[in-house]
Amino acid sequence: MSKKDNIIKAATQLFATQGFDGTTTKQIAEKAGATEPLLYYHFTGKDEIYTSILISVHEEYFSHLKTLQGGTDTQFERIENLFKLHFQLISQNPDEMVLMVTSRPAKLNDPENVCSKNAQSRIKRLRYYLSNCLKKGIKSNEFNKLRTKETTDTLMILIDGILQQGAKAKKKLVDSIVSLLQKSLVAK
Amino acid sequence: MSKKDNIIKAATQLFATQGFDGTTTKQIAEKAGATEPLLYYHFTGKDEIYTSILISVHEEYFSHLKTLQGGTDTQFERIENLFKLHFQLISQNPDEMVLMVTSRPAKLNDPENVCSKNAQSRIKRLRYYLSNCLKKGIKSNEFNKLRTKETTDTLMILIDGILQQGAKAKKKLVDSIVSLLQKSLVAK
Amino acid sequence: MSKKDNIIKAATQLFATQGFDGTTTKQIAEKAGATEPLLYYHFTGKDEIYTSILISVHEEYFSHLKTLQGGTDTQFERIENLFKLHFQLISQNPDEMVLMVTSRPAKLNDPENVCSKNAQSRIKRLRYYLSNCLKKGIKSNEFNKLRTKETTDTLMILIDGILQQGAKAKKKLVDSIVSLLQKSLVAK
Amino acid sequence: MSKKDNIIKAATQLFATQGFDGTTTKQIAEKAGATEPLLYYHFTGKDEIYTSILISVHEEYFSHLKTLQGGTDTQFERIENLFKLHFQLISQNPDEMVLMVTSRPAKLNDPENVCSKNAQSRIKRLRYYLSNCLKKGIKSNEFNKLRTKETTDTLMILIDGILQQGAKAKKKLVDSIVSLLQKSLVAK
DNA sequence: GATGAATGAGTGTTCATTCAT
DNA sequence: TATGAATGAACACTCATTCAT
Repeated sequence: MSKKDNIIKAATQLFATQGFDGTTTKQIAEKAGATEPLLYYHFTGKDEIYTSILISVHEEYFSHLKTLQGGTDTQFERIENLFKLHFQLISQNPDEMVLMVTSRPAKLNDPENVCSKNAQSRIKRLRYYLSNCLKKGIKSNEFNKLRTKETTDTLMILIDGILQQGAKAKKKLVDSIVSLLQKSLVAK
Repeated sequence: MSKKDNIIKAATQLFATQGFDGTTTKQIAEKAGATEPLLYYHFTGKDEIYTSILISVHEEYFSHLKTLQGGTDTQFERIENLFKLHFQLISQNPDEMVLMVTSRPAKLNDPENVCSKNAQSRIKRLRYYLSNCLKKGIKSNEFNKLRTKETTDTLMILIDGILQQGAKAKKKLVDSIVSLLQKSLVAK
Repeated sequence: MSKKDNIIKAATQLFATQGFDGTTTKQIAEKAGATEPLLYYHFTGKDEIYTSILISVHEEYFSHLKTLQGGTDTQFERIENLFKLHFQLISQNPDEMVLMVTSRPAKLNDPENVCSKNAQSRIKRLRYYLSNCLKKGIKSNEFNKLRTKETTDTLMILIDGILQQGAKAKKKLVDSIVSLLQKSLVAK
Repeated sequence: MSKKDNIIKAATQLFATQGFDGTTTKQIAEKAGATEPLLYYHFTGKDEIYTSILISVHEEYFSHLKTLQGGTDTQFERIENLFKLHFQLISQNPDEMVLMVTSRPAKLNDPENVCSKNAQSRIKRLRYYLSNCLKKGIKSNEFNKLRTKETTDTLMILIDGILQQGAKAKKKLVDSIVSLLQKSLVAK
């Protein structure tokens, strides 16, 4: 593994556990087995390390999201798949996912920043996916009548809640959430 | 309002929006209309400002939790009350509540720290309250059969998810969550 | 003498002898008997130390220039006075004067910068004073016919040449320049 | 043009406009279309780039100076020739000439350094040339009686003043200086 | 209770320079 | 010749904190 990769890996772990402001370039360099100036050879600065990590995390995340589209599933199965995908992602890349749902440091939080745009894009896509499932499911009487907007919000809270648990997230929890959702969403 | 209160208020807002590490003592002093040395007259340091805020937040929080105990309610009503209480709290003290559910800065995150202990205590109490409701409800056939542990986790995620929204949290969302829970928990 | 004054004095000497880029904040602090952070308590940064020095140098310089206006002197005496004033200034404040005529560091050299504006203002005033003397002297036949613009340039070169010598500047040199000018300017 | 020449050219321009301390090896490499390690292939370091430029500038300068010696000119013509030569040099090599008369960076300014020695040598030669002209001219009654030393200083100031103007230097100015000198030096 | 002045330790970053190829 | 990768030393600057009043 190249030193640049070491840096990215070390920074990802530290940012995920200590936050952006709580992590120093010295810590990153040490954990990566590199020196501080090397960080500045590969990146323009601490900001760009963080930003570039978040960009690649979102890229991979979005590529996974795309695999969900289509299929002959029921709407509930589509929602179930979304939850299972997120569990899979948090299991395989806990640091990356925690970083993705962690609140941005103030200085990188303006709406024009790439990180914010990616985060917004993620929310938009998830909401689109979920509200689409809900609307179709309601229309076809697969689901009970319910407020689409607020139910979408609720599902988002649950997804991000799972991601926030990081490596501690358990399959049992996701199964339980899914079965709870089935009872509340799917019409008898 | 005394200058000490100004400091507490300013620090609460800044910590809630920028995090502990992203907030400087200079910012706190300026926002409070005070000077930095005055912070050190009223507190032993930045850590203690943060800690003391979290302690008093938890104190008030716990005192509210206590009001919930007892009554002749059904178990679902007790759960509903818990959600409604949290919505009320986040509406009235958004910064405080956000601070309470925000992940601790690395340096104040060891298990022996008062903040961590309060956070653990909060989780324990909430879990106790919720799992108690669930168990009783299941026993009395008010609720469906379900895994107590995972369902408790789910409810915790929903509660903290609401709190994390800060001032943006809406009553409609809480209502929606409650009605969703009713369908999934309460037996037909 | 206050520490702030020490800083200004130390910085003036160092900037005059080593240039802006060749002087470090550490050097300034050490020479001033202070610590680096104190520089930042009294000034916003290295730039402002430099800038504020140059501003006050120009202020004092301009106040001296004003004392020259008026009088019943011949035009040549007015020019002579200007040279003698500059010799007096360089004798009393060699560092300050050297700093004033030294070329600006690239980063503080854009025309909108206060330093540049002061320098421009200085040139303008000197040129105005000198060309005024020359024009009047020519009109009244005190002076030979000569190109005002280029002669002004020449006198400016001589003045700044004297200033550039710093503490090494000698009265004899100025006297010699003045007598040389008399022969070349004043009509027989 | 070889890359080494590119480096020299780029460094000359940058040193002339930004000074030694204000110029980085990175800037030189970029402007030369080279990489930093290449600088160290051709030179031992930044110091040597600067030093070698100054050496070759002085070499060429001295070779020009030599062409002035001899001839059947009057002493004033010899002085005039010196001024015209310098105007020619600054017109053709503004960066090099500016670099030559610019004050040395502190770290290369000790008297044993080649740069300082060249600079001293230049001053010595110019002074020798000029004072020689003056003395002879005075002896032969071509010139007025005047202090040789101070007049030499004055002529040096004028020459370096012209060089300092870099590419902005105008022929008209030199002509004006020469005619001014004629009036003051040459006896009636 | 309150502050202007001051600081040790550290921050992110850049510098001239070197190494391996 | 030429360069991508790497570094020790230093840089300007900020941090939480303290002192004297």
